[in-house]
Amino acid sequence: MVSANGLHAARARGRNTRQLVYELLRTRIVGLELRPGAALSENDLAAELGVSRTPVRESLILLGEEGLVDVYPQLGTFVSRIRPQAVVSAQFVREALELAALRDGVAQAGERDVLELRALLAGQAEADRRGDPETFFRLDEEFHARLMAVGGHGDAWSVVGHAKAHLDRARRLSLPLEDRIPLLVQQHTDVVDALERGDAGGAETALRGHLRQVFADVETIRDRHPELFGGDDTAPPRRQPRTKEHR
Amino acid sequence: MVSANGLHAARARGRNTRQLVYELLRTRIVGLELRPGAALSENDLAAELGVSRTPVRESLILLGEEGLVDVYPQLGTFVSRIRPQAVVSAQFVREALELAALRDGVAQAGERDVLELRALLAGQAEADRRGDPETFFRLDEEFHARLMAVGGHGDAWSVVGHAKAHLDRARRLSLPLEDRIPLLVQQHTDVVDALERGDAGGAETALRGHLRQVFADVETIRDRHPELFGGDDTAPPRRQPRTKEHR
DNA sequence: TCTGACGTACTTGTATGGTAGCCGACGAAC
DNA sequence: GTTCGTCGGCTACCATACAAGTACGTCAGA
Repeated sequence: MVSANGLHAARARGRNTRQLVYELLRTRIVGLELRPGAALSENDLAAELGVSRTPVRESLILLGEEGLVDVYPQLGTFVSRIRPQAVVSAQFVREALELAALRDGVAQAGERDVLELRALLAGQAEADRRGDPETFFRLDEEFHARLMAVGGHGDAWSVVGHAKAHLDRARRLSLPLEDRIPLLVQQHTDVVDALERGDAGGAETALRGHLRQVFADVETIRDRHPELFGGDDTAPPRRQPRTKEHR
Repeated sequence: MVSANGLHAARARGRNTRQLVYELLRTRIVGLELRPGAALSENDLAAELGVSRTPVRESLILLGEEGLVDVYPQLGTFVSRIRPQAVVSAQFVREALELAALRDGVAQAGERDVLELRALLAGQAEADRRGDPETFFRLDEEFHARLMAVGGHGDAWSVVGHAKAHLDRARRLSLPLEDRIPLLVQQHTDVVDALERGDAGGAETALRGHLRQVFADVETIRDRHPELFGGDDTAPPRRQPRTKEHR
């Protein structure tokens, strides 16, 4: 993870400031370090990160396109609340693309593909034993990405990744649920088993069940953390009155 | 359509300069008014549109995210050539999403939905008779968007729209093909007919055939206009030597 | 004629200044 | 006590200035 202080040091390696700021903010938002509803001032962020407003502003525009922040001109920029409708839409996109890719994947999967997927499964089980949900999260991403790549549709993963952002913010909170990770690993395993057998129907059923499980978990989180979710209206949040103690 | 001169006049109605510039450039790129490979200088565009570099630059960043322009730092920004791999990927995304939405649509379609779709079909036939491919293009977009909305997945249309951009640039040139539009309208009609009958399998087959037809047309265009297409390498184009006669 | 160094003109990236508009608190008028 | 106008402070938006880097045309030299 790139800290705010290490931002300039990382600049040397090819990526420009905008991309670094974008990735930093996106990580913080998806990881719920920045909670839905939080205000994101261009000025404050620029000062905090030690860069000018320009790359910060450009990053916020990109995050706005993804729906991760809401920009209200002359009012402020805020981390978006999770909109139930956006979650439903994201689930549809994800399911449609991953299942379509899997159908092609079953036909094309080779021995090497199965081995790579099983290696990821082992890593996930290991992450569970260590009680390391962050690593599980990363390997989960990689698993689903590889699964699409097997069918020759690795390029389309970025589309899923975009849609998935809205799901992921809620999912983070679902992982600590009782025995959640072992269940997810088992579901992943079922998919790979069917894939190895060349069982298209079984693979599809297993993956659909898995994705719907994830979707259901989001609903559970919605009951427990309603403050992260917003209605489907577009009412701008209230600006936080500035306390005197901060600088 | 917003002309360069009318840009400031339109600013009054809610949208800011960045959005106007973005829409203008996107329209010109997808409509092939700006050809693949063309250089897009931030300075030149700003001068031409009578705005500063900032909104132009921000628009180019967004277009870069969509893959419609390639930004090479300290070198230039160019309208991207149509990458065959991107077309294949876009086709996959489109097909997966539209077909999944259609499966839900057949179950939920009401009389009103069918009437609206048929109205669009009539408009498309009319546009064909008038020899007005631009109007057909617009109504084609609307048809596919409505078709997804029938299944309750109107929100996901924007994802298709993003992916479709790469297909559309080539499609523009395919419409003048002999009797192309009547064929497309017939295929649209087949889908609606099956939808009205509640024939899920028939609707899916018809829509898949239609989308593959569009995809095949792109290949035809690729043969006739290879200059619009690029390899899958990322070699930056050459900068155009500046002639003295300009300004 | 060909080759290579170099200056110049262009590019995008970043920083900073100025503007219009919105919110919320405060105070006067009723 | 309630309502309305005003004012201060904040916001994002746009414009502009500066910095870093690339490519191409020119010209000297072999």
